[in-house]
Amino acid sequence: MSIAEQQVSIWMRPENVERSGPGRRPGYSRAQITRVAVEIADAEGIDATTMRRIGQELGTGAMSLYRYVPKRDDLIDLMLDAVVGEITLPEQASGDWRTDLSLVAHQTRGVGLRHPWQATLARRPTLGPNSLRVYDFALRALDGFGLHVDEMTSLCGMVGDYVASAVRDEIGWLDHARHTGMDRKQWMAEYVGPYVRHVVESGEYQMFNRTIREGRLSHMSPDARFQYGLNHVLNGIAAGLPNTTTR
Amino acid sequence: MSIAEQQVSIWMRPENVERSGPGRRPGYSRAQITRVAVEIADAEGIDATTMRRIGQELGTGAMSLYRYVPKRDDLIDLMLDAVVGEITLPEQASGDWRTDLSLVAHQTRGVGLRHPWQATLARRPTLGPNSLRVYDFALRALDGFGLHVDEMTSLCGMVGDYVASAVRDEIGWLDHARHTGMDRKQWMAEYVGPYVRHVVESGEYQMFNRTIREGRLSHMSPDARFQYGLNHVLNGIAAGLPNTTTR
DNA sequence: CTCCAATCGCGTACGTCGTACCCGAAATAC
DNA sequence: GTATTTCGGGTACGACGTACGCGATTGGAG
Repeated sequence: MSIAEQQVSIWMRPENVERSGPGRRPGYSRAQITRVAVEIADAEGIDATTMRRIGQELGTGAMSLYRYVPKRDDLIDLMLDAVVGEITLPEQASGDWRTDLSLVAHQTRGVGLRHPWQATLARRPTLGPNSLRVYDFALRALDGFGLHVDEMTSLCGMVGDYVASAVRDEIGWLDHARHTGMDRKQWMAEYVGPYVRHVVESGEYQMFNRTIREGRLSHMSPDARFQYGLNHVLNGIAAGLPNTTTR
Repeated sequence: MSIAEQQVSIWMRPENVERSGPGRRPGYSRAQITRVAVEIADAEGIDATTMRRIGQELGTGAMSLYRYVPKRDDLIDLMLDAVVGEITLPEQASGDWRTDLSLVAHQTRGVGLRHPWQATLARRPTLGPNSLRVYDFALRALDGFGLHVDEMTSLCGMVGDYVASAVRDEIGWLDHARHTGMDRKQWMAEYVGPYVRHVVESGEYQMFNRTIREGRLSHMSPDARFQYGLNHVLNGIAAGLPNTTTR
């Protein structure tokens, strides 16, 4: 056994499947453990998704899981890629980059809202098969304009960054609600409300004050707010394309 | 004492300063604790920044800190705003929005690189005084074009999202290095390298493969890579301004 | 100066976590 | 049957955040 083997990406360590020879056969699987972990995280948050709790849900102990997953962090990588697997994309791109990138953006947002725990786990880009599939589809939307692949990467990144950030904002208060037990109205009224009022009344931060007073974004529906920001990003991408009227 | 008092934002709970009356005088301060915590996090990572460790550095116990900070999460809020305080901005905007936003972007990146732990702590936007000051400056850069404040918010958000994401990518391997002890070369060669090679050789993910084969971004210097992406974002913002040639 | 009330410093302790270690149970090949 | 290999999971260890409580310190009132 090499030294590096213990420190290699989870995607390079497939679970031992269909072994031949002596020895007991595994009673669980990575996919099963991952699915249960996602269910717990959806219902109770990522902090409640402990090895003991997952084991309990499977009717076993915490240590049994380590036959399938090297470390908890690796399990989280599996969870992150698993939920991206919910994204359904057409076989072929539509031919309209705006349609294609909007599709990816909205589907990614859907994943984020269904699994709010994943938004706070911003880390290195996931390299799992599902994530690669979505990433590839997004890049393909910008293919055919004669752009260098680095430009496509940059432009696609703008969409990805926006979606991640928008989803984080959208569900940010949810995590807090889980910890404190207050709902959004309470959160606005009791947690940040008085402080924001205090800041506004202080008179510093002129633009922040205008945001609070004149801004309509926070009064829009979440869907409309997301679309509003996405339109700006897509307009920005259009500026990077050679000729958006043709093709 | 109201029920909500324990659950209010740290920014609404200033430390008791210059109290008159009986009672021992505090031997430490929020600023001091925050500074020590940032030093530890810089040197050893956020996971090493435990209450016990901070106390040890101050020559005291863990529980003493709770006289100054309600919870560890609140201390992290203080740390996040404290490092933003390193950003120095001119009193007046330059008048060129591109210059001003570039300045904010580069300074924010600098903070991220000097304090790599803060990149992984993506949460609700920090509302501390330093963060508000930078946010206000960025918004002011887009004032005077006749844009609605919501449009300025959206466009500024694009810069903020890009910087956060770029910094995260840039230092992402650092956190991993701290845990595994491998440097960047080892990381590329042993951790993801074999897997990426495996993925490329599989032949799926055509665009991902082109990124690996034709992409020059990962071979550029970090500075150049950051600037490359930033230029695309700024070009995108220019598309949202009414007339970029004048003014 | 004496005494009281308020506040700070912080030791102890509890419940929780990830996971290293280890051994008995189970499954297969011969 | 027996040897060999793998799985299941109990026990245990060293962290963590932090609730609780008490002695030490301080300023003001008498």
